[in-house]
Amino acid sequence: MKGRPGRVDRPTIIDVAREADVSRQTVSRVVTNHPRVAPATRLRVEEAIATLGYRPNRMARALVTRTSLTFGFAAIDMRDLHFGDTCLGMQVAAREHGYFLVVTELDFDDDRGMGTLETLLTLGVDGVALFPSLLSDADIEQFAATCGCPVVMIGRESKIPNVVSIAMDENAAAALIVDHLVDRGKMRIGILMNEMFPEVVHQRYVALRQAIGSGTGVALDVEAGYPKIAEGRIAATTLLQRSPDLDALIGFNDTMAMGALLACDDLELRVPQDVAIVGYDGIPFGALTNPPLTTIVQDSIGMADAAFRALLSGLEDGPPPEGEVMLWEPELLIRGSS
Amino acid sequence: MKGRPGRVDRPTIIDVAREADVSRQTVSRVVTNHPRVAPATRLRVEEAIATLGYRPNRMARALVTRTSLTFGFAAIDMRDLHFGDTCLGMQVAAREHGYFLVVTELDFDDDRGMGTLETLLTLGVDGVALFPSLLSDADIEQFAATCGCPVVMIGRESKIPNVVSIAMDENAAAALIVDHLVDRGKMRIGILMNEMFPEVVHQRYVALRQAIGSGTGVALDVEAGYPKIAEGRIAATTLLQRSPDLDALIGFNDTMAMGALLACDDLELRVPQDVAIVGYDGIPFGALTNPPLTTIVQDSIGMADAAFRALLSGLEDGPPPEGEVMLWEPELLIRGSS
DNA sequence: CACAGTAGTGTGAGCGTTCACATCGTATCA
DNA sequence: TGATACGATGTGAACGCTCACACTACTGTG
Repeated sequence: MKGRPGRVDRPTIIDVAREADVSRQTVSRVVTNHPRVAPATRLRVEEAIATLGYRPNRMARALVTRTSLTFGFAAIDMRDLHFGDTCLGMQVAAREHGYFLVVTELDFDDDRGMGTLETLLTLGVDGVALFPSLLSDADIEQFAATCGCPVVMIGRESKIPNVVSIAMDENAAAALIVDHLVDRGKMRIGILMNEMFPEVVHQRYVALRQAIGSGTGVALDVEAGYPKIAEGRIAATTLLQRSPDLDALIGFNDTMAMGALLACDDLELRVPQDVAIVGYDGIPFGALTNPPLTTIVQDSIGMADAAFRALLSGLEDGPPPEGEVMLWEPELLIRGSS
Repeated sequence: MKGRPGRVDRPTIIDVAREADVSRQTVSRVVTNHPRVAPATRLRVEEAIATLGYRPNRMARALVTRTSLTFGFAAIDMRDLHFGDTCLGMQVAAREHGYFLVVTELDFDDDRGMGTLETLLTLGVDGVALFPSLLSDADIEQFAATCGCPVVMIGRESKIPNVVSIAMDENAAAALIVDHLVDRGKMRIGILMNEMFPEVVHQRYVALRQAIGSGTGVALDVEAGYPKIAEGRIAATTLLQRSPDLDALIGFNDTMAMGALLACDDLELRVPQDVAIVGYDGIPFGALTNPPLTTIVQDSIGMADAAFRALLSGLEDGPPPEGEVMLWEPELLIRGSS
């Protein structure tokens, strides 16, 4: 296990000190840009650093400073547009502020993802931003209570002690969709729910239900499935066959909505004349379906930015003892499918 | 900067030792599953660990063992299907072997991505897998020479000292496509190239050119653009207007190919009768276009697995001094567009 | 019954870095 | 000219952990 041939030692601060004929502390001062170093010395040290190819060891530094200048980011799947965009946004924000973002994908099988989060902590991150997915509010609360660093949850609106929750305003989104559909004369709405991630899904469902309920005389039916195209197609078919008078379908996400598009094609229903279809997420391919998909878009980059700032200020002033919720306004991107 | 309110100290091995009334070494032995601990002691220590919520500090451990059980993974965009799949695959492989995968997105602006890689190193990773994108072979060679750990490059076939290169066999892929097109009676082929990432692009272009050149009397035209739908559409339009007799288009990736699909629609050309279209990548939405897209798929998970194993064996036996290339067979997924 | 072997445990040192403090030399001022 | 200040540098300790070794008590053996 030791002395692995593949692992070669990198030069340390001591090597640089020897090379430049100064003490390690002087090298440290040069590296951390401390002002009180004589220009000539600084130059000599910088040359030594360049010749040896020295890079300070972040772990050793973190050990003594108790700060790693590193944040963790966890979500189940970076290929997902919203997760991926947010990840990218946080990465950019982090770099601008001298932080490094350690990204990891949550492993469901490892205690719903808690294991992955714990491992992330052992890496010494100064804060964690995460999409909860399968993790319950109780999981998050427990994690925030024991992790010893700021925690930001993105994508679920929940007031959890010591946690900043950043989420899209589901009620506003639901209202945008339902108002739009009613505006188009649609009065019998079907919903394609996601059978995974009960808590996020539930918020969206409750919001839609409430928005529909407040529209006068709008009917509602629901079917759930795995949030992919094929399963969306099946769920939509089931729904349309069970309630043939439906004149609008709302997909939990664009992928399911695209499945609904296919289902309408299968059943020879015209979109949007017979059935209007709306999704969530604003994935690029939604612009290319036939007809292009009307969808709810959220400002992933803006949320990423807010998440980063929340971590930073959590570090400065401590986390909000009673939790804090930041809601983001959704936007309805109206295209041909509605 | 110190004593930040947001950062609370976690218990250390000493706290656990005190709680269980043993020495730190005994706690260490319990944590690392050393056999020579009396069952009763082990139990007492485990209880102390549970009460205190202790987790070993990976950085401190790595500092002394010179092994972090951590690999780095870098690519420009995890939302990209191939990058994302490979990332996921490596993550799974890593977890199975007790490793943690630190994922990061390469920042072009930071010295073409070299800065990001250097930062990754300072985190103490035991090895790095990366998609080179903008990094040249020379960049990679230099990185491998100075990083002191195994390096695996995915997605470009290059024999670089100390680097294992894992890539799809571009010649095989090009042959699959061209043979297929010729088989369908297509003799005038247009290529939509990617204007980014010169080196990867070049390999694909050379392979296609060569495959086309070996087909008797097949004509060729090329246009380049940013590898997205809108730009693919523009490039395809340019190409089809410049060479109206083209009867097939090959997109550098599925996204460009989908742009080509739109261009054909614009120009009222039937696909595949007038123009056949083939892409690369096998993105899920390719199955939903009209007609569905014929495409080259590569085994991302298999490559991820190989990459992980290459890192492990690089650690055991040292990196290959002269470099090593592992080629993966592509598969042609024939759908309606050809 | 002395000797070795071994299971179980503890101790000092050190991984690479920064912090707090000490030391030195030189310039500044009354 | 002596006191004072400050700029430039170096030294010991510590961060949390594991390694190598030392130590103690058994157990078994001839």
